[in-house]
This record gives sequence, structure tokens and C-alpha cells, in this order.
Amino acid sequence: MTETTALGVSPQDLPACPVETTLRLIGNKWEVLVLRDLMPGTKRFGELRRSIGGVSQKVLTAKLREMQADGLVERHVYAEVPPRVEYSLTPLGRSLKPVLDSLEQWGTAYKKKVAAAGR
Amino acid sequence: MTETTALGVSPQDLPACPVETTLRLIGNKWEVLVLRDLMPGTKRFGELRRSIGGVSQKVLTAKLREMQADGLVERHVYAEVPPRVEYSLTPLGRSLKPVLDSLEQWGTAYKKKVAAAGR
DNA sequence: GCGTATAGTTACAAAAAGAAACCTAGCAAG
DNA sequence: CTTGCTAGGTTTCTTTTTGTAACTATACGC
Repeated sequence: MTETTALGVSPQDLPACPVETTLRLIGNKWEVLVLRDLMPGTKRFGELRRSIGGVSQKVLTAKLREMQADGLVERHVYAEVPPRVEYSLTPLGRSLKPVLDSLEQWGTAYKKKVAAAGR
Repeated sequence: MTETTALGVSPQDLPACPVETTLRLIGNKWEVLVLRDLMPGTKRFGELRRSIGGVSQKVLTAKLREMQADGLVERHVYAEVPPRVEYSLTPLGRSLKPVLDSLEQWGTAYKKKVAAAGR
């Protein structure tokens, strides 16, 4: 079964500033890490939890639901026992790749700088 | 008077993932907005507070101190009455511009999409 | 029957954020 | 002389968010 959520967002309740608009969807650390780990493809809940690392079950569940409501993430539930739930990015979610790339690039450059200064 | 803070960061206490490294410095909504509003140039505390909008004095103070400790922001105190404190970005802070730009670009595209869907 | 596994919920504790008052020091108005 | 204003900051208190740990449901293998 596949649950989908349309972008039920009214333009008028988005902030005027585009940066804030983006932050409304991925202004949280966990949301960015979900994005990072789903970018290569589908993952199950537990798998995602382990790959993110340090996130509690409760918070990950909550963030995934929000991201689903925002149309960034798709949730596929398989009626098996034990339950299997797979998460993947929607096209909208995948469209955030450039943002993720810029975060990664800056982080890489920064780490290099710190390593050089630490000598 | 000018207070400066070197990047006193040891490479080993940075996360392995560059994305997480970046998030450690600007993983918070307010930090990104400070960056956005200081990118054009120096601002006084109150000015910054108003331009960000919706941030409490306590939290803005705390975030600015953190960003100063991280070497992103410079703090200039003028010994006047009433006090004047000016904030500006360091070169490291300004180097985050590409990240900010990607957030802005995505937000702009998203708003366009939402506006189109809302008809 | 009993333990295992998975995604999720619930109840409680800890941490962060927000709201509002107070502090400082000098200057100006009354 | 007293009162009020200024701007950045701190303190206190309340609310919201986050984290921790225990518990649920259900089929499978033993």
C-alpha cells in the first residue's frame, strides 16, 4: 500500500523569504539527515534509524510523518509480521539534492581547514 | 574593541560525515537566519533582532555567542552609553554563502510550484 | 508455550525555547 | 533632583521540544 500526500500548502502561509520557506521544510537537523540517508534510495525504518545514528524512535517517527505531510517522503507499509515499513523520497524530496550537496561541500572544505590548522 | 576566536576545533571531534559537520555549525533555524541577515554586512544587535523577526533576545544572544565561538561571527563592542554592539561575519561565515544560495534557490522554486498548484 | 523481531505508542524526565521583568549607565526633559 | 529613555544583556518562570525507557501487536521458529 502506498500513502501519498499532495502539497496541500497555501502560498499565503509560506514566509515571504525563500530561505525561510526552505527552513520550514528542512530546518531541523534530523530532517536533513533523513534526506541524506534516503537520497541513495529506499530504506526501512530501523535501517534508517541506525544509519542516522543517535535519533530516538519517537523523534524519527514524528519527523518522517511531518516530511510525509510536506510531500518530501513516501511511506510504504507492507502488511507482514513483523511489520515492514519502507521510506523513500518523492521527486520533491529528491529535488533537494543541490542543497544537500552544498552542505556536504562546505563541510568537506571546513574539515580540511580544521585539519590543516590543527598542526 | 574586537573580540576574535580562532577555530579551536579538533578534527577528531567533528562527525565523519561532512553534512553533519556543517549541521553542527548551522543546524539551527536561527543560525541560518543570522547568516542570511549578516551576509550583506554589519548589523547592530537590535537591528538584527528585528530583521530576523520572531526571535527572543535570549536565544539570539545565545546563538550569536555560539557562532562567535565557532568563528562564524565577529562581535564588536563600543564602550558607549547606551551600549552599541555590532555583529558581522568572518571570512568563514561568508564562505557559507553558497549554502545560503542553494536554500534560497530551492525555496524560490518551491514557492513557484506551490503557487502554480494552488489554482 | 516462549523468545525473537519490527514499527509504533505511551509515560515520564531532561533540555531547549519563549515571555517578561529587571539591570546598567549616562543623557535629556521636566 | 527626579523621572524616563536608551540598547544589550541577564534572570526567572513557563511552555514546547527532545530524549529515555518500557510496553504493544503479531507471526515465525524452537
